[in-house]
Amino acid sequence: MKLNEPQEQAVHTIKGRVLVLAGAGSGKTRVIVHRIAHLISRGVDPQSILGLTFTNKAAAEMRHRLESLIGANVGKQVTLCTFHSFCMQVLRKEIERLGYTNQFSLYDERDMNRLIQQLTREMLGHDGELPSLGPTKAALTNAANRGQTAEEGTWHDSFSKDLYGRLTSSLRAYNAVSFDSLISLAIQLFEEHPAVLERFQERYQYLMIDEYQDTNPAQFRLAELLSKKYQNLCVVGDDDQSIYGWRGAEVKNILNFKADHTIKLEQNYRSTSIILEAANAVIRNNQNRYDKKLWSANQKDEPIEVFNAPTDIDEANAVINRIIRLHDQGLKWKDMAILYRSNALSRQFEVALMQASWQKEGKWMRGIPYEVFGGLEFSERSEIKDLLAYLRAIANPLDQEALLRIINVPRRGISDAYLDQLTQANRSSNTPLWNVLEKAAGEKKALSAFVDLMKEAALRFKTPPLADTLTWLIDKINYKKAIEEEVKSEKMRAFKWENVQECVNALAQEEGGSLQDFIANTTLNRQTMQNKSKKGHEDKVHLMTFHSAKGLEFPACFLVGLEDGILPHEKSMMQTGLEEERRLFYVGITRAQKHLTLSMARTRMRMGKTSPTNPSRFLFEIPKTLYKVADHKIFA
DNA sequence: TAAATCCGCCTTTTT
DNA sequence: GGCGGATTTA
Repeated sequence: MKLNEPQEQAVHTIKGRVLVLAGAGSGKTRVIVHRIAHLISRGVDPQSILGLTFTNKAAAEMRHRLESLIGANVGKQVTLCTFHSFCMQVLRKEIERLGYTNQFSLYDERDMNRLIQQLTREMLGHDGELPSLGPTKAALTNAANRGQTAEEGTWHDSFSKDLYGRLTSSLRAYNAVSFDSLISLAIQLFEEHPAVLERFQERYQYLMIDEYQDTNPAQFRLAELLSKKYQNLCVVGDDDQSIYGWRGAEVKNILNFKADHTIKLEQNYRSTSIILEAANAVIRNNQNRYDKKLWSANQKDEPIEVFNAPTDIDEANAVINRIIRLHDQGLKWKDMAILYRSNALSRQFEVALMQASWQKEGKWMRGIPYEVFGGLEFSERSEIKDLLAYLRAIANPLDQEALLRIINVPRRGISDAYLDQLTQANRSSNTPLWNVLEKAAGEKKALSAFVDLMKEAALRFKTPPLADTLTWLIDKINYKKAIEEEVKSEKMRAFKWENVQECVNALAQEEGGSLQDFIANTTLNRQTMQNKSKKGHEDKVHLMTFHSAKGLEFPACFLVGLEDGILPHEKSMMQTGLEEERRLFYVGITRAQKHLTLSMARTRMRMGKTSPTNPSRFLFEIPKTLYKVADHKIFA
């Protein structure tokens, strides 16, 4: 299909600061991909193009589309990644200038929470009641997102300020970096070392940013720094799809963008006009937005289907029945997606998908292939966390969080009391825990064995293949036996051991990469571990949150759990407010190309209890002429 | 020292 | 209804 006029313009405007206001389904990704291809065709070195996205999924999708347009060989040379993984790459090479070693660890939210808790306890004394850390954590993230020091930040209480200071210095002591500081450290690096910045400016002369409405102050600054020399910065976004306010995103970044060229993409190619009308009707209720006229030349086609099932289980079954029917009608599994507000909602649908029976060429089949995106599952499993903690502690002995996790796992007779003694020593003398351990190794056999083990492992991991060394390590620590002793049920044991094997496999896939790369990648991208052993675009039903669905499209979408309290989420009201929740619904609706089904349940299990629900208030914003209310059991 | 039990918090969304 | 952490019990 030919590009339309404004799309063409966006593709061909390759110099200067370009703002592309791209409504949902207006071919934004297509424009970006074609623009990259065009740059290359005009003689730009593919290696000097940098495309930044927010989610791994969006980056992968863009890469996929780019490579099918211009071929994998050239496509691979373009840097397409998330802000975080870009900063990771930068810091991996240059962080020594900031006083870290390039073996630094990346702390995920869990690590940070534990660290925050530990520091809080230290500050308040052991007997003190822990305060609610919610608002404090928000303030910490906020400061980190602005790249502020404890002094620069704006704090509501001295506790937060003090904690922030301690947190920063602990991270430094542990040679660790948080997700937030990944970006602010890159900025710090560039600001303090102009020569380094210039190298990157020379390397990446053409910068493109997807979903620009979701940039936070740090990401904004990073983009400005990188593009400062050549001023080739193309940002693409849509204020109606700003859904990361809770992470510090500021829509004003896109609204106030100083552009040499502004291009508006307002023709929607994705959805039927019914779906688009519904989306427009919903988003019109937001006050804070630029009014725009998103239109479609597509035909009306079928109305939106809405149903309200008695229970959440009925809802799931009803959705799966419709999925089977669409499959019978010729849709592929991968053409269909189930979208929800929060990850916890995926459960029922997974169960229903696994239990579903359907016919393939007259034969009965059980279970529909599906893939859940996001969610914590795999990397949150204790056995995976253990192994990763080993790898982290081996790669970076200063990583105290990791060290503490595994020092007595599997049990090797290093008691909590003894450990407490050691950490006291490490705090009072300001020596890294690892050094304290080394010094104390003589006192206790178990400890010296552990120290020796870690040293030997560090040595062995210096030479590939890494997976073999991991196998050695697992054997050496008797992890299999530990699982057998620890876990009661046979099934669970097998499952855990399988996960361990999968971890080894994932490491084996990391050919050529270092141990650090592997650890960083698994932390940066929750999916890698599971995905690498599987293939990318398989024929599977997609399950994901509204947030991860952004930037994607499916012929058939099922928006589920549309109940007040879930969407809008009850906890959103205080923070980001109703409008962001509405935008989230808007994003969900506009993912659908042809079939859109909205569903809810009259009662839902919530934390073990069944309680009644009300339909989402947003549903009433859709004109009645656009949808049909169906019985959950009866097909329309 | 380790197993057993209890308690509280949790579930918003992503990197 | 599950998990991590703390407290109690063997």
